[in-house]
Amino acid sequence: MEVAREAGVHPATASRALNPSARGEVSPRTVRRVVQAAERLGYVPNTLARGLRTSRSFVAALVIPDITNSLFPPIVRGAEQVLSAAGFTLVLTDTNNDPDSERGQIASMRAHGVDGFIIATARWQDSLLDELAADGTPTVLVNRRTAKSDLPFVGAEDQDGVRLCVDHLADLGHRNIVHLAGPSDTSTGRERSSAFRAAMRMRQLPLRSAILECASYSEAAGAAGAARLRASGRPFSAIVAANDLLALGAMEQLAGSGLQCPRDYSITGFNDLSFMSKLTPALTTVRVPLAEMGAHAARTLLGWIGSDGNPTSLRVLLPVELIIRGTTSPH
Amino acid sequence: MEVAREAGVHPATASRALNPSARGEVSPRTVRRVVQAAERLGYVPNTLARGLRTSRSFVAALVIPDITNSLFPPIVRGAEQVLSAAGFTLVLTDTNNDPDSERGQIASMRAHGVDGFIIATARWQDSLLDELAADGTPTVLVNRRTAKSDLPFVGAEDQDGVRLCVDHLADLGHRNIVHLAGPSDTSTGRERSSAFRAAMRMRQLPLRSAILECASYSEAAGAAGAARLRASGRPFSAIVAANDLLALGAMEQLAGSGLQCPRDYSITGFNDLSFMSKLTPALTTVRVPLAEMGAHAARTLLGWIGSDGNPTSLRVLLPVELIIRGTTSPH
DNA sequence: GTGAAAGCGCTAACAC
DNA sequence: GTGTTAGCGCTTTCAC
Repeated sequence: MEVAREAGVHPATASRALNPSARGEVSPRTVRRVVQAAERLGYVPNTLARGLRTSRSFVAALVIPDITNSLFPPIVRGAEQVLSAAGFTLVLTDTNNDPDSERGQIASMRAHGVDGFIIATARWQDSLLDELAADGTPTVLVNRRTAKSDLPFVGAEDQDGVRLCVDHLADLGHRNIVHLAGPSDTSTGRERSSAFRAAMRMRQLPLRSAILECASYSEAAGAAGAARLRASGRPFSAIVAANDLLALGAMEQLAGSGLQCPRDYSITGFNDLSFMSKLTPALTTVRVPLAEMGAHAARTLLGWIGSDGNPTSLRVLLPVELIIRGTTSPH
Repeated sequence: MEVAREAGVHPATASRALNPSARGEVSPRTVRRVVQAAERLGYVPNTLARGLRTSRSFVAALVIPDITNSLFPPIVRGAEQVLSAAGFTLVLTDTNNDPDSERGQIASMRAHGVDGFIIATARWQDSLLDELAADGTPTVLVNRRTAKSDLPFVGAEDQDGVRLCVDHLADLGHRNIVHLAGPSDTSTGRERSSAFRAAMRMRQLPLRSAILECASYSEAAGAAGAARLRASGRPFSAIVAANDLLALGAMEQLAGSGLQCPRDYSITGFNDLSFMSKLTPALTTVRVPLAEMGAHAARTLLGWIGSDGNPTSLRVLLPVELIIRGTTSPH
């Protein structure tokens, strides 16, 4: 070790002096000498070598399905800030919504010795995550979770969000409310749709053929869902979409057959992606604290890694807020 | 090495058999035996150890100012796909627009032994990048570059883009065109504004007080720029904004004083962020192939890393396209 | 409080 | 074509 020679001490001593948790074992004088030598030399410890020795890399991986989906950048940002403040490096993996590529990338991350994972791609049945859970790799789920809830999860109060939407529409006088549901292989899809059912029942509103599942969370899927809705002849005056993209796709599709929002129907989204307030009419939607979710997931992961033991919290749901804008109006 | 024992060979032999570029030095029979043993054991090479030995980590870092700015996710995605296809891992660093944090993070990445950098945060004068260039760290600039162009750069034909805007507006009959310029500490700000000047001269349009520099590429800065424009009393019927966010901020500000677009003035943006087509009126803007820029930057970096020598191309500008939508109309 | 010695998992140089 | 040896840079016993 370069610094050791410069300070005239043994490498082991230099290592101790430079390592906050072993600094106590070294005399203050020596610490000072070593630290000064390190500064003089602009010494930067080699994290690879340290990791090889300690099997701790101070790297955390964040796995997301598609960074160009505006849902994820705030999550990434929240996580990044917490991690880098804690001296951790963030490795970002975009799986492109492909489970195979996800498998490979996670394997590669593990080979790189990452200390833990934050996963935003969980499917309802997810064998890969079951494996990670089984072998104790520190892993935190964010936004979506699996059916087996053996991994800590940071999400939002989706149930509240959907209830807020239904109540808002019902208060506006809507009775024929339908739900464009998210895919049933995601926890958000399942939970939002069961919350919809519950909220409708609570307001004693009709549920018959009121839920249409969409194949994915995309505008195209929203458009397809709206097309099916039209084709079914099912009367409706309001739509609760499981997310903003579905709402956008539905609006575009319905506009194609002459239905204008909010003139002919009302609609709500979910997530409050950026620019949703800039649309005309602006989208009424549920604001989800995405950055805080990312940050909280990162904190949970750090807690797990730090404790060398088990995760602290097993489920955290952050509060949401209904943002009322132009796409909902009295019936 | 675990696999070596299982296959009954020396660790070094196993290493050779597993390493594509050294496989030729081993007999096919042995290769087969080792590969099978590796599969049986689910062997995953330890990248840290390999990196420590070879000082190649197969990790590339991408440094961006703010992932929540929609400009960057497509770049990230493009880069990620090329890198992961080449067996590289992407480390993402969000500097939060803070040069100090950027310094620290880059230092930390180097300690982690990353093989190279893709940098999207270049300022016109950027001492950090000068240092990276000086000590030969493989580094590729994307989107923005520095004044000293000693690092390879992948950008867009900004000059073309601005000229397209000016020509389009001039063809529509506008004569009093002003430019909301980007900050002069970015190459894009400088180049777009000099392109504006050139294009205006070409069309023999008046340049006097036609350029207003904005403090940053944000909606707030665009609004401030528009406010200054109003206050100046300078007549204008069209605005060429240096990017979409500036255009949005300006539109909002001008709407506040009763000026509607395109009724009272025309405006163009730059980048064609997602959702720009969904606004009302939809924004006329210059589409930049962001994902391809990211991908190309990644390829350039891989080329440099692979060649062990110098970078291949020093400057690549990708073609842009004017997307004409509702914010521009005849005068 | 500090030094000595060993080793994390891998691969490059050198033997044979 | 394969085994031997050494060492990447660090940390962690174990002595003293």
